[in-house]
Amino acid sequence: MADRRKPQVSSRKDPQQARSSDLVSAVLDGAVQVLRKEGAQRFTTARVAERAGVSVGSIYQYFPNKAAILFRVQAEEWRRTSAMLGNILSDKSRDTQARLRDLVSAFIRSECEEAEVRLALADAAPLYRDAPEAGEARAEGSRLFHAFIDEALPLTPPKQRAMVADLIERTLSGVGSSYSEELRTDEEIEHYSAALADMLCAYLVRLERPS
Amino acid sequence: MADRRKPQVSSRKDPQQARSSDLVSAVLDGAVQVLRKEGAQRFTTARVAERAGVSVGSIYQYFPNKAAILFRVQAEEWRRTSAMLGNILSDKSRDTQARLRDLVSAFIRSECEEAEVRLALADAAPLYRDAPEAGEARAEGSRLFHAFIDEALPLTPPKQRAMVADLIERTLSGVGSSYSEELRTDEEIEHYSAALADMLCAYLVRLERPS
Amino acid sequence: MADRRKPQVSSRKDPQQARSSDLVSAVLDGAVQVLRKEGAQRFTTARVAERAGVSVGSIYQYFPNKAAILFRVQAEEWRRTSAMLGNILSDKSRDTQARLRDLVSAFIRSECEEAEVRLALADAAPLYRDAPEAGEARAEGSRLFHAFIDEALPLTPPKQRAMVADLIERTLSGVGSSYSEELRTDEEIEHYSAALADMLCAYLVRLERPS
Amino acid sequence: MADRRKPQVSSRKDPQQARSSDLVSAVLDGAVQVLRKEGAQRFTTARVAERAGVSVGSIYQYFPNKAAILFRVQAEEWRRTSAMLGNILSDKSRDTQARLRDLVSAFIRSECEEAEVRLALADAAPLYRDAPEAGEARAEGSRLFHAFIDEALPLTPPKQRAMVADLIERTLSGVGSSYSEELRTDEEIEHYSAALADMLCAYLVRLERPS
DNA sequence: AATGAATGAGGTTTCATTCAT
DNA sequence: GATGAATGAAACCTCATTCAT
Repeated sequence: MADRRKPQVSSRKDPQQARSSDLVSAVLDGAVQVLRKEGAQRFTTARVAERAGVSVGSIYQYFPNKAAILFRVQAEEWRRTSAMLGNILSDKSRDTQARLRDLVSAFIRSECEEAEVRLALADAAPLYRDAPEAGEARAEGSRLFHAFIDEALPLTPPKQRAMVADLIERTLSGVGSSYSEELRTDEEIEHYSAALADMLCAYLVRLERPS
Repeated sequence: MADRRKPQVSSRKDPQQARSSDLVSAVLDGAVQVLRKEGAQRFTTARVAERAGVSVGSIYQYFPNKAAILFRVQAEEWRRTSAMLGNILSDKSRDTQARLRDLVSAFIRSECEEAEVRLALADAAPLYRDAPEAGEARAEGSRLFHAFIDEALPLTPPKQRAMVADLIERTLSGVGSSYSEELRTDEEIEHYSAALADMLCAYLVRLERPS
Repeated sequence: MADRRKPQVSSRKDPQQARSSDLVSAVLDGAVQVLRKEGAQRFTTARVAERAGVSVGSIYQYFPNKAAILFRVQAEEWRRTSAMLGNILSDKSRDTQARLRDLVSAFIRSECEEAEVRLALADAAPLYRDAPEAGEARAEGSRLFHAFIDEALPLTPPKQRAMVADLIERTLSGVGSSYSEELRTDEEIEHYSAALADMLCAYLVRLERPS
Repeated sequence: MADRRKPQVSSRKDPQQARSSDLVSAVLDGAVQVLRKEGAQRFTTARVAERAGVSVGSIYQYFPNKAAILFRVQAEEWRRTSAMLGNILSDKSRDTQARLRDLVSAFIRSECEEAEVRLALADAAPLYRDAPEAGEARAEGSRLFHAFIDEALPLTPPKQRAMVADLIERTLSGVGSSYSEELRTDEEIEHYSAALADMLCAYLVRLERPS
């Protein structure tokens, strides 16, 4: 593939003053609003600035380019999702299947909330996806999954466990984004999550069985 | 969400002469090349024309707009995938699990071939996704899946069957695109496909068990 | 003003065969339809060809360029108007005021019929206006007016007569196009024509009075 | 007639700083120059930008589209004409005929000044004519005329007065644009204006006479 | 003679980014 | 630090005209 610039995407400065931090938050909020109301196609710095009640110039004080704004929005999103995963998966008082079921349900629900923003963010992915920081931000989620699978499949060889974790992660995230593209009722979501959890549990059970 | 135009995406004329048909093919070929070599971001009518060895104007004789080109490329892609699915799934001389395993393997392999084009096409999805024709083109694949699941789970209630078919379809396609984003060896692909097939089969088995 | 090409606008050949003449008529008819239904802005050779049921290439066999089509339509229009003027003005059995009143009424009515075509044609005037043939085609109408004024104002010096004829011609045509831009009922048209005729007659009467 | 978009033509922002106001003036000046030197046909945003010594993008900061530039030029023009009409017509120390004569003379003279710009502006009318703001901008002139005719023909029924005002307005503007299409000397203009004023006065006199 | 596919210059508009204030 | 006016490259699309068939 030809040279595609990998946009530098980390923040320009670490805003340490309250004021700048406010500005950064305002920009991120504005960005989310633009994504929700206008979609990725119409996500422009001018619109973000307007929604954020901030000047375009100010945006460029804290974000090196447009991609960086999107990246930060996405990173926030990953952070929140990871936190949720962590909370559910690390509760060792419950058996793994119960946790997995909860996880699936919570994840699909969260994907369906604010689906418009998430879809727009996905549409904009080409803009920030290739940034070096992107991988790192994603990694936390993976780590949690791997740890969970290690716990759930103690007898399985490590290499296979890694693959299983990867597969389950991809399944969740792939099904989640695709399923949330359409409007769903709470009931539908609950049914679908249950089915997906069934599938994943059936898989884990089979893997654990000494075949 | 604000109004986003749904692009009209059907062909402008049905090319009936050899010359025109050549031109359409040239454009579609050029489009694929641009997607592969430059990515969705740099997919422009001018570049497609150049790669196709054709003038911009000629493109607009057969395609009403840029989205229509992308749509045609994607439709071709869907057609080929559906044909493949159809071939594998309709072979009633083999049991359903065997067919599903083959299907998964073939599908993941095909996703990994020309992954760059597929990724670019996915990146460009916002441009053609909302076209009315898009749904229809996708539907054939769904039909095949539903028919297969109907055969595989004769005892399951129809409503649940529909959901299962939908879930399996989303799992395959979601995992497929995500997995193919990175470069894979044949061996890796074979392992991963087997794992995915295990998961789906485990699920089908559980569903069929009179629990 | 900078160099603006004066388009050559006369027909390329004198179609002498019935078939070509049919083609020319078809093109002119098509042109009128396009002007009426789409306006000057969307008057393109392709659309004319389509409406005329003829190929673009064929148009260029008989018209050197787009302007020539418009010019021919306009010339037809002028010819018809001149014929009407001639019929009314040359009837020496009636007094000049009666003829002028009839003329005004007929002219305004005709302007209001097919107002859409006329407006579109006026909008397209920049395209054909500067052609050398345009002056000539218009001249016939002027001649008729001058002859009529010569008859109506025998005592007025020739130079002034020429100016009066020019003024009346411009008044009629200017008021006509402007008035016909909006939709009018027959009754409104009759009233307005009467007022305009009153104005012109009052003027002629004053000119004839030996003051 | 098919759907023709009515262009949105009002200004994008109210320039409040000196710099912006300069830019708007520069654009309007540039626009007039392009109209004068190149004609309506070659009136493009790029050329306006170049003449104005400004970038294309800057134009779009203050004008939503090309039509808006033309509209602003035309609106200025209407404003100046209205002001002139107002000055002349409202001077109640002089009798109505004297004022009308002055008006005609001033109007025709002004039409002949910068005739090239006016003609080009008229040629471009299709681009801005249908904007909702256009009607309003024109209305001021009409109001002045109606007020004047109300004063000049106190005995005439209001409905007829309205029609007379309309007729005189159309006559002036129609004859003005048509007459100014060719180059005229001051003397010619004076004669022609006198003739046109004669015509209008003769009409007013006849209307006031108790017939 | 007739066709209509092909051309490509040229039009309008957008938007990421900079930089004088 | 903050602003937002200015930039201009680059995108999409149209259409008058030609010319091989």
